[in-house]
Amino acid sequence: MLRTHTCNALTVGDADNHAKVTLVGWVDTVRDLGGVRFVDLRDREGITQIVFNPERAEIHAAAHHLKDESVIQVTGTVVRRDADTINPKMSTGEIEVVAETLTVHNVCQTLPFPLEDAKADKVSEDLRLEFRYLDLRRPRNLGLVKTRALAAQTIRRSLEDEGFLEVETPMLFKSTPEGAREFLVPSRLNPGTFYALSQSPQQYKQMLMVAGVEKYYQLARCFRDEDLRADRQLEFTQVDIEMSFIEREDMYALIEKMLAAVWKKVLGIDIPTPFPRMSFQEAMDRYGVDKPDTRFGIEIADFTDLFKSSAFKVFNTVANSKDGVVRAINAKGLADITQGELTNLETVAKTLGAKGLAFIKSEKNPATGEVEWKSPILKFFSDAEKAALKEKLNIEDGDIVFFAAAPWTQACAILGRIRLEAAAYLKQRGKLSIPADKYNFLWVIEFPLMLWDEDEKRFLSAHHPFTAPVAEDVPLLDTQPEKVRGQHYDIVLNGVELGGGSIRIHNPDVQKNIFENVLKIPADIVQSRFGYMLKAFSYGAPPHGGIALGLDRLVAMLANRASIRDIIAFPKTQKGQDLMAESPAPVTAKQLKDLHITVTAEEVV
RNA sequence: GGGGUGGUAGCUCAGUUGGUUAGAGCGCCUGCCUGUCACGCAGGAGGUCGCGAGUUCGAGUCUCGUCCAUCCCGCCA
Repeated sequence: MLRTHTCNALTVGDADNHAKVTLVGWVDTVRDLGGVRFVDLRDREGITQIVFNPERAEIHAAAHHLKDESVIQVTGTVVRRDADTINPKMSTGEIEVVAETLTVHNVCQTLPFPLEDAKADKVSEDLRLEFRYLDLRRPRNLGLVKTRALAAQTIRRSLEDEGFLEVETPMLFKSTPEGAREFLVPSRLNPGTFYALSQSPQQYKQMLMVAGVEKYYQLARCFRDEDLRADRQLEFTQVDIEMSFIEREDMYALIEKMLAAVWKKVLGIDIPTPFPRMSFQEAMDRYGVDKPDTRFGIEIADFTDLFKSSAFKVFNTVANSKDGVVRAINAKGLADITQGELTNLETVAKTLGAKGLAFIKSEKNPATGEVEWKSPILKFFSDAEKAALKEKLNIEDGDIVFFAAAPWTQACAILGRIRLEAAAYLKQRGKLSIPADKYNFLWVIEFPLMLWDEDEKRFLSAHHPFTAPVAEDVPLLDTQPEKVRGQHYDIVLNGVELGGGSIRIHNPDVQKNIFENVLKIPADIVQSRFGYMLKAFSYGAPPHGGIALGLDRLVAMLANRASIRDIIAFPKTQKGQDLMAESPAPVTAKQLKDLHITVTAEEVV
């Protein structure tokens, strides 16, 4: 090794022993006082102050020209600092190393951006991604790398303690067009055919259950060629788990234990188990989303019946229509909403298909001291309707109520989003405070197995077609598929979907029936896409189920980062580019030819 | 594919109603300084105002197009 110690390791004990040490690392800062020169030397573990005295003229002179972030190696003697020069802000602030030799291993050019957190956090992300190795070098960001590694390690240990086997499954799979858009990989050996990069090890892990593995896990890289978001990358890592001979409760217990271990290890926090469970229906009715943030209230209330005979035509019509609901939330304390904020909420509502955003403000009239309701639609409401609203929503001075009158799905979407936006405004005002260490885990269960697709005029799987129906709903499969609940479960944390899974179908006849008669997938396509699975299920398939958790999102939650780009070592931009390595990139005509891909001249341009 | 925001020195930003030679802080270079720890002080260099067209006597500023980044919708079985 080029060093005897790391930069956080030396103590006053070493100083008292007059220890001679060698440290190596990056120049964090140089403080040149002309006579004495100080260098803060940094490695992965910490910082130690190096002192260059004029008595050693050669290295003292060399220290004058040291540039930030150069890599140097220093041999010297550990000494105690004088009492008045101790730096209490540094863990190594009581000692320093008096340099006797200096080797410069690499001179760093002038940095493209400052590396101090306060400044670097404001630097445009594309520049930081181009120099990702510099951005990662910041101790805060190396800390995120460490957090991710610790979380992954804890997950592995937790699962291995439970007897899980880590099995690697192919990334080169075949196209499964029902799911996300895929990355296609041309097969050189099989002209005209393509692999698809695995979106998830779903089918392979089920085959491992048929194979008798019983308990499988993998930190699996998954690929989806969809548009990127703050929480979505083209390639991401999934904690992929599958287990035989289980029921839903077994999976809940396993994951609760695993997540509790992770939160304990990484954050030192004891999270209470078991986690609460909530049906999909309840989550949508109360919070408008299937991944509710339950850290605050502002719950949705239903007034469909109230407005069925209302004089207010807009609400009346919707309340009496099929699937139509009239619902509202009370954003308590947000009556001081600004015009800009209100316009923004309206825009959000309209994006989701609303015609507008009806509201009622409840404010004290400064002249009379009376609490008054203000709203463009107030004149349409009867006294009874007002009283019902006031009671059910607990409308008080300073509140603002937002309405959605629309089909159920749409009304949920609108109020679900408005609820989150309103909460953000309340947070800004300090009227809603959520402790940083509040972690509301939640199982959302009993999702519908199928959703009607109006474009394709057929049912589609709400999650994937391997999800087993809830036993008591099986008779409805052939008559009312939309009423069938799946044995699916999502794990939700503070409004973020960490993952989901299900008990799978292990009976080939049930699986075939769902493919062909419920999902209406033609028999020949079922055979070509899933034939091997149906075959496997007829050779002793055990009852089984599993789950997949997004590791990137999980670590982002642990590290309190808004974007998963922060906790992926080399993330891609929204255009799917790696700005550092400059991928994707063109390839040569020969490469294409080898892959049997012909490109016309126009397409090349 | 659609909507919002942004792009001026290496970095972060300011730049008035369209008007002389486009500024600040940090960084960088040079010099001074023996106890600093965001060291300090003095001096200096550094600009295709994202790119392209247009309007104008004159464009960083106005118009159109385009590229890039980012947030969101669609999409993510």
